[in-house]
Amino acid sequence: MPNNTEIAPENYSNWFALYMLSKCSEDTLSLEISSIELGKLLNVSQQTASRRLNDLEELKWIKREVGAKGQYISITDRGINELFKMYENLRDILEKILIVGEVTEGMGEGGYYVSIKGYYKQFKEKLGFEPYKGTLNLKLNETDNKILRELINQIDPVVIEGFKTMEREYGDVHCYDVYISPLLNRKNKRKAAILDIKRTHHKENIIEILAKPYLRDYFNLKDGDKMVLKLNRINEC
Amino acid sequence: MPNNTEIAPENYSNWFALYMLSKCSEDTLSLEISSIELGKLLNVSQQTASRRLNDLEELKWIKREVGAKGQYISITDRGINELFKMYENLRDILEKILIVGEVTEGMGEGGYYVSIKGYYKQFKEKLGFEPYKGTLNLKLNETDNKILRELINQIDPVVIEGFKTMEREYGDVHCYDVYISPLLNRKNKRKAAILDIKRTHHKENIIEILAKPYLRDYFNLKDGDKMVLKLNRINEC
DNA sequence: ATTACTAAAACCCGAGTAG
DNA sequence: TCTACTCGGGTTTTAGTAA
Repeated sequence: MPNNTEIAPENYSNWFALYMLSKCSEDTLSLEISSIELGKLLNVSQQTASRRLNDLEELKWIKREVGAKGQYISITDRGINELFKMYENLRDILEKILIVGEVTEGMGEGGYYVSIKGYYKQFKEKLGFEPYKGTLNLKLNETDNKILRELINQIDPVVIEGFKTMEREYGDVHCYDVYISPLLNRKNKRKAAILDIKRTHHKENIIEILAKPYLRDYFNLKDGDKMVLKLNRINEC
Repeated sequence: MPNNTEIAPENYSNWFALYMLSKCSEDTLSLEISSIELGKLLNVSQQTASRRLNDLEELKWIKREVGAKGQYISITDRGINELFKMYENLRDILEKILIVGEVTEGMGEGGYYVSIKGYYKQFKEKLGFEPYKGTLNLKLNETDNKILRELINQIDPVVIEGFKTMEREYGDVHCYDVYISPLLNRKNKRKAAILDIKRTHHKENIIEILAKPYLRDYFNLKDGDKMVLKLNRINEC
């Protein structure tokens, strides 16, 4: 790991100052700001803000031209790098998090999709298993839901292609490979998939899971049981 | 912006402690750690580490069970949220950064691709312009290159589909919509595209740009001139 | 207006140590 | 062993103020 040079305690406040400056800066990563203004942003005095800018300059995280009425600041590559390192580390942390959901009633809209012939064959081929013709609904809390949506945005979906029949048109359906297991028995896991139905009527924080067996029987589940999902990043290219 | 509750100065060190804990934690965001161990990780004393854990508990960023030989810590939703907020803010910062590249010699491998008939029609259709049959090469510095690769990973490429002829097979080519302009004359911008050739022989930090006009003439460029790229997130769905 | 110095106040850290 | 308290010392902050 090349990214393991963590910020030293004496630079915590400098790091946050750098962060605030980049947050307020233009797309060129430069800005004009007075020490009073920065002080307000950071909730510290003008004097402290001034010292922060001095420190940042010494760390070579910023460059500056101090003028009579403020200073022109631009963040250096080194500075950007500090932010980028943190970004990558946070991403790694969020990526490793397991998503926990609670088994909830209803077989869901998703079951309907699975049983449509035009889709079914593709599910079989592209997911690598013959899905049970119904889905398990999991209710996520707000945090897990946000993280799941974030993760989903970052990985390539398994695309089940839409098609037309005489009667109607069926759109693409996106799936995400996961492993599912009971929170209290994590060893017992099963390949499955999240069925991403584009904002249908049920609430955003309920997701539907496809798997080969009928999961309620397979894991002996009842409503309220907690299940754990682990997203699979590695889809075939 | 709902995310504007920034960390207060008195919590900087607590935030970093939370960050370190999540970095070291399992996928369940829990871990067993003694205050001495945490102290070593954070470069502070056992006493300070202990105080940090107390603070984190009071902030409700962690839950803990203190035992005789260490403590079992798990990060709460609230804690994860703190990390997630920072992650999102850093992502926004990195996303807004302009990529700066230096005009460099050579028309590049990419020009060859453009002129292939099977591709050309698609370039025309999918990029919205008839590309000049050659590319402008830009050399990126390490930081800009890292950020560009990161951004590229997050957005959907414009896919120019591969095809077969009698003689050989041509693979998919990925492009990314950008606006390009001279660093010193940012107003003068032009729709263009990054041609993402899968790791061909030229160095990773040189990218090739497609545009309708011959950019060297259009902008009156010479080698070493700095150009600015702004990635377009909004691809058609 | 600014930035940034000095000095006093406030805060934080870690040694010693109890439980 | 652990955690976590007290307290002295050191660091950081801010107020006052100069440039």
